[in-house]
Amino acid sequence: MKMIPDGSVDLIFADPPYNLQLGDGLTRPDQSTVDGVNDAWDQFGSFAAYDAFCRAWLSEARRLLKPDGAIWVIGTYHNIFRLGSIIQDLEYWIQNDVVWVKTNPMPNFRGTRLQNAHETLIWAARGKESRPTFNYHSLKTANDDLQMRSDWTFPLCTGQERLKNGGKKLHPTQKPEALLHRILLGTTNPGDLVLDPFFGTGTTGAVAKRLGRHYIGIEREAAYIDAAAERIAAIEPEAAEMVTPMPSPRREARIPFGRLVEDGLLSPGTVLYCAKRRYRAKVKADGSLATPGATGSIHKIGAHLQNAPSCNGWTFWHVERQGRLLPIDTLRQTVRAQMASMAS
Amino acid sequence: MKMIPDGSVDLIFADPPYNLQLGDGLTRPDQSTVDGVNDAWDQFGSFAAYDAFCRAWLSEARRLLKPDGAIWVIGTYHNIFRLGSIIQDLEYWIQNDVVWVKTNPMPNFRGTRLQNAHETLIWAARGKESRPTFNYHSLKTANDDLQMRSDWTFPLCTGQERLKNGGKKLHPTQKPEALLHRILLGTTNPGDLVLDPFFGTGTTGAVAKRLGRHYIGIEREAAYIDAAAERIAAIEPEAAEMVTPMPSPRREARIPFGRLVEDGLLSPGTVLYCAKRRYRAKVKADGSLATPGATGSIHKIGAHLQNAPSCNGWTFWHVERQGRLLPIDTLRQTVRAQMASMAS
DNA sequence: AGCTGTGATGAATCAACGT
DNA sequence: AACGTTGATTCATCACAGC
Repeated sequence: MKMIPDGSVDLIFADPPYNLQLGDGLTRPDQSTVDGVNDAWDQFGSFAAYDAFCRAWLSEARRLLKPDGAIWVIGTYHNIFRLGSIIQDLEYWIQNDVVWVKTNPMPNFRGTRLQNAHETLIWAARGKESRPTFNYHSLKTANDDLQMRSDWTFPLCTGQERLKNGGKKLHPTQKPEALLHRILLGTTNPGDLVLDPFFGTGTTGAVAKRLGRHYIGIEREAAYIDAAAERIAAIEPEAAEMVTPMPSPRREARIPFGRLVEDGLLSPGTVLYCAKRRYRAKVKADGSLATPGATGSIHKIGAHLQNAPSCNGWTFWHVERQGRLLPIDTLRQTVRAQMASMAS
Repeated sequence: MKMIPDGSVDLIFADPPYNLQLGDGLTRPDQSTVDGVNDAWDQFGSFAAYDAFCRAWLSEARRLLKPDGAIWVIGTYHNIFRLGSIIQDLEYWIQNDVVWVKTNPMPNFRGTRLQNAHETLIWAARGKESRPTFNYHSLKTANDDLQMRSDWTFPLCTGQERLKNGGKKLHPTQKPEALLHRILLGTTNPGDLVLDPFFGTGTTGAVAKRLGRHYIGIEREAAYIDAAAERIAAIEPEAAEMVTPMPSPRREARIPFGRLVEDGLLSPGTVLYCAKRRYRAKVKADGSLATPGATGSIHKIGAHLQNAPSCNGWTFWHVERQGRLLPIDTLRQTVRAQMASMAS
């Protein structure tokens, strides 16, 4: 980075080491081993060491940004708070934080925490007075004419897109091109210069080339450099107007049963009945159903009472309203309708 | 907070202010006055003052948590990075960060940035060795039997739930009860003590009372205190049996395998099989399993035969009953049921 | 060609208890 | 405090084999 002159870069995308500090030997319920990130480049002795490292590269990054330049960084709770604080301390000016909601995250295999289903990005201008590029209408058009939100839904980088070496992943943390696509489309113009100081397998370069942006990549590992060069060489630049639109980030809202209780549509203690009132169960505050001898989800309890292998609790269970039985699926549709009307 | 004794609180929920107005007599919790800031140092001064304020209350919060206590904080990109860094510096141990995805966020009217459509929560234990309450099965059941993720979708607090004063909203950032409902259901037990040091209009207290949790609220503004008191007084607590978490298999009474032999549910010499009948072993009178070349516990022999580091023998091994394979875990449940009926 | 079942895998701070 | 034993625990997606 020291070779790059002051004020010469339009945008920086940085995916720095996350400082994960993992234990070893995590196994799945089927006894297979989880291939965690234990590379040497992710080892830092302390928060102080990690902070010093990040302050150094973030400070240098700011030097070489143009006055209206901006930076994106990505991380998880292990490091994103360090990054965000340092960015603020260095007098960058945060525009937004963005959450990448993963459609297919790895589960928490031990049932000890919530499933870690998102990563966080920070978009910051070089300073408070900067006017960074923001293609508001491009993003709005890509989002079915709705203003682009700060939560972005994408799958992990898997399948053909994931670079492999002898059948195994080449890089532990390759980012999806769709993520970079939205970032570069939204916050750079064609011909801009994009810098990625943690280039890895070159996702930033690949997307920049395809979208007609110039790029500089910095990487330490020779194996990654070679793979990135080969990957980018195969990219055919596209005319900006030919770029395929991104899939809509909106998905059909999945409403779990517990949500009806959280929203107050069903209060704890309410009795649910099957259509013929042959079976009954009580709603608990955590969204489980209780019958004498068993407690569980609407599906589990429905199956249990009928002695069936499975059951769709949404259609099986009913709530009494004005003397008549109403399927709880109707309440779910109420929630969906509320969400839709509020969003519009 | 200084009046609350050490190690007396199970959970803290904190929604701290971030739009601190400096220079109008702001004092730190230790009563020292925050220095006025001049223009040149304004930005740095703001962050430094905010950091000092948060370090003070987060430090005090940690003092009064029980050893296995935990804290939730909520914020936006203006303050969440400061909060997260301080939480890590104070040697809390982050469990997850959670994003509250808003179904109906306020638009960005000027079109200069992305729509701010989420807020961030941090869930942290008092320390690395803490074992905070986590009702994994309650959350999983409420989520239609899928592990609860770190992205939570809720609407803003609006409509009847939003406290008003002469038609205008009483508090600028009243949180939805549904959010607190999920937090308290997932990370406290009935009877726990919950502290909210920025009580506002008392959402934490209202949900805590409804769910059978005790609470302490701290608030400076008299108008909020009055509104919160009135609000909470109108709350009717749910029945006790409706607010208990799903039973956890980890808390069930431990039944040693030998107990099945002692109780005559398995006689010595019985052959056990894995689900696919690929492995087999014989039950010995002392409750060990014997295979050619090895003898040991159901877990040890299961791991040994599969060449795995470990194995849950209760689910791995099956006994033949009427030509079909029955998991020995079923026999353990029989013993547990007998114990429960004798105890009652 | 199309369907079905099996196996692999992804930025993960991933256990509790008795001796 | 350290160590060994018991035993609880996974979702979405893709590749590939088999039919």
